[in-house]
Amino acid sequence: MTTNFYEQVYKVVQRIPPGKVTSYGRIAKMLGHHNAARAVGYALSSLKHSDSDHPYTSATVPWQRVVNSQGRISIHHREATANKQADILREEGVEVSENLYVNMNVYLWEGLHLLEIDDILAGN
DNA sequence: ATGGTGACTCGCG
DNA sequence: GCGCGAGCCACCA
Repeated sequence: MTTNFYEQVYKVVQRIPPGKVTSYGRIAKMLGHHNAARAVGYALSSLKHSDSDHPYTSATVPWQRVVNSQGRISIHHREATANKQADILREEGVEVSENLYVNMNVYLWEGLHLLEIDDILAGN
């Protein structure tokens, strides 16, 4: 792959429509890295609030639409960030329970197929 | 080059 | 359903 993994993750996340969510593991699989879920999470955690030299920031990448495979918001060390994620999702119409769970049977974004992924990574 | 670090997952008790 | 342990991965120092 020519583009770096993080960039690929960001591009896929940007395809998640408002009101839907997906998991770290699913994104990894979409990119052909079936076991790179941790790396996906790491990619999102490294997003900056703003970065003049980088097109991908927490403002341009809907990071809040990614939860763990159980449908639960997966930020344990930063409670403030976790709650913010829940708030943003609710604004988008996604129901988030008090214990930070999202019903994946209702809000799961099925994602893309490898063919579409190639298209996106190639340009748009 | 090597080892540490997670916003992960799965499987087992 | 919950906690734990063990894989697994891209990054970075």
